[in-house]
Amino acid sequence: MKQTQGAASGLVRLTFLVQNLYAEIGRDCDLTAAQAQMLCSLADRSIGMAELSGLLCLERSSLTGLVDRAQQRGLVARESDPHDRRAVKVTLTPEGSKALHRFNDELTERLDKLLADLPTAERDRFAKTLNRVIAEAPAVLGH
Amino acid sequence: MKQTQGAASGLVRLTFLVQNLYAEIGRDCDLTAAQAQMLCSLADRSIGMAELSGLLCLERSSLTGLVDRAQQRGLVARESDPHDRRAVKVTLTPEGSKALHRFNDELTERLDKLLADLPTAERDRFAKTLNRVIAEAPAVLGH
DNA sequence: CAAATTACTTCGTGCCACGAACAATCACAA
DNA sequence: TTGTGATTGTTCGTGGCACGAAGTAATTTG
Repeated sequence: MKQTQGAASGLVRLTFLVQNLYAEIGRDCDLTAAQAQMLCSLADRSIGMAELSGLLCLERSSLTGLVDRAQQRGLVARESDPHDRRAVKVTLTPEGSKALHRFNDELTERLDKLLADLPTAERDRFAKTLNRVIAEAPAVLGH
Repeated sequence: MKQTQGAASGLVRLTFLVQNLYAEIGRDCDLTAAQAQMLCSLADRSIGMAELSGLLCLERSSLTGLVDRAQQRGLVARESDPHDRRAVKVTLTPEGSKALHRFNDELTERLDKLLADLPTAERDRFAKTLNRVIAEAPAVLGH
């Protein structure tokens, strides 16, 4: 019986856990996982639909609906781009920004709690490896 | 500009990446992410609906539909429990087992590739920390 | 045996994601 | 300037996912 699972298997399980955490916190904030994901991308700037769909790895047609629903809830607004009449820029409303912060605070609090028992050195090493893996991801996972 | 994100933020981003990988591989194998998740739980044994919904963190009503669709695709079968005529046991069909292995092989191959550039020692430490975090998760993340 | 519990299903609702087809606009070249 | 082709975003139809409330059948409990 294997005591310690390999890194790949661990990644999958942890992914599952974080996903559920996402959904759970989302429920508290009245945000779906997809909405939360989108709000994160909009945290610091307005983004056009095309670029946003790239960031979120979504088809543009999927994004239209996502933005529609978020807009109806007042989380987000569509602004027209003066330089390109085709383009639309998606922006956080104040309410959306508030929801994002609530979500983010809760998420990082829960995750920090999850990591709190790790010795500092181990946590730092862990973070470093995570970042290294993330940096390599685009090359390996395509997209 | 922060060079190194904290562990929590890294976890979120990596989760996002693995999720997308899941979806992408699923497309190749004609499996949805939810189906793949379910097949994994059934890899080595039959499971009743109640237990399975617990494993997958799903409401029972959600699971009914998931099993329905998987059954229609021939991935899974419902067996009746001789000891309890209410109960249903979900089992992999040979075809479901084949799909699961295709999916799993591809997933671990891709993930191993993602981790391949890590020095062995770092990868081992990483796996160890992952397992430690996963072990603590139930206490911290509730459920 | 009656009541409470358990296992699972059905139904209605809403969200999410995709691809094909479409309209408007832009960029560029002849 | 006028095509021509690319880009931006939307609509529409389809299918899957997840929830909660309500219902049915079988089992357990008092």
